Amino acid sequence: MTTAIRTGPKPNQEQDVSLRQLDHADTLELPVTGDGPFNFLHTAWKPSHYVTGLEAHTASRSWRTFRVDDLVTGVRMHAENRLVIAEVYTDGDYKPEHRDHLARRLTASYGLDEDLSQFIELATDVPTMRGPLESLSGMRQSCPEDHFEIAVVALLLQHVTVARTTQMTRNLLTHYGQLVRFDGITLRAWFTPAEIAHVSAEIFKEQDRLGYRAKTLPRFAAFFRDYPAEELTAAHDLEQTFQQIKGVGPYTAAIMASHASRDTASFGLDVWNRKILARRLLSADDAAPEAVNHRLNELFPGHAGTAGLYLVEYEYLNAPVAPLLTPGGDVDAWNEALAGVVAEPCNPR
DNA sequence: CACCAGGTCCCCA
DNA sequence: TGGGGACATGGT
Repeated sequence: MTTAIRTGPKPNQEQDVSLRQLDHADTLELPVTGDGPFNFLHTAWKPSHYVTGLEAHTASRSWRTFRVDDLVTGVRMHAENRLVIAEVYTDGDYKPEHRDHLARRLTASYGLDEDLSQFIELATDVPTMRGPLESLSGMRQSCPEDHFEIAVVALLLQHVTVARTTQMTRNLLTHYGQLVRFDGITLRAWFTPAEIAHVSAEIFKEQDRLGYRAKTLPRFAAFFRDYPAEELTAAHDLEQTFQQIKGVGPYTAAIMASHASRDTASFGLDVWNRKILARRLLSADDAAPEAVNHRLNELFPGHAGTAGLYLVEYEYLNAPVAPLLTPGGDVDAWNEALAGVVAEPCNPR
């Protein structure tokens, strides 16, 4: 690995909605060590994912922010065959421990060390997987979010249109997150559980328009503030563990397990992907969740989550929720759209 | 102005 | 254990 660790303290930035400029601090070279094919584009960019402002993608590059403890980092990634090269940017005090943390986080978030060959073997024998395999082979589960962050995303997806999910996400990230600029791109960054610990359910409801889920967010913050991620990965029955949090049901728990804990056997069924899978697996317009899950596990024992991922992303491939950016004008327009956030009033009704 | 949205909780047979 | 309504908000 090449190293260019920038050390030296930086003054603490005050928490406001101003744009933080991040400087280049490191280059990480992350090998894909897991068996099976690797497809960088479809690993980094998922056509079914809604716009958060936390990441941006062109056909060959991905930008994404990560919170590494209190540090705010921006990462620009591309791949050379089975090597992912990540340029790291930050305005904080970047230490060697941050480098290790980030290398592990990126490797895990994009499944670089995960074995895809078993799933490919199973899928090759299933006719309905033919299209997905041809278009997406080498795609791995991606989850740049940690457990807290992905729980918030899943919470905001519950029982609302994606338009409103996007609105609530924008409110939260504008009010409690960060806006950063690095490598020519402007992105939002997450808030940590500690950073919203002082915010009441009332504020989440009134100011951030979260509706009845406003009560759940403080519970998430409290739960994850003192729950180490390692224990969440090692839990015996992940989905049952997560459902102990009020506001987390089968869907949200499965998202957390399949994404943040990377359990390839879990798959979060919502009404949309339930219909997609019913059509693909049961030749029906819709089906009971139990029937869909049963068939998925029957065909892909141990890899139901991966199979669901391939089928759902394939469905969205020709009409992505958030299309790829083209390097020129799209990126400029993207930056302008996010830069406008700074000037906007905090609480548009 | 009803109705409903990429769930979850709670209550009641 | 399982069905059915309520829940906040904003868009048709």
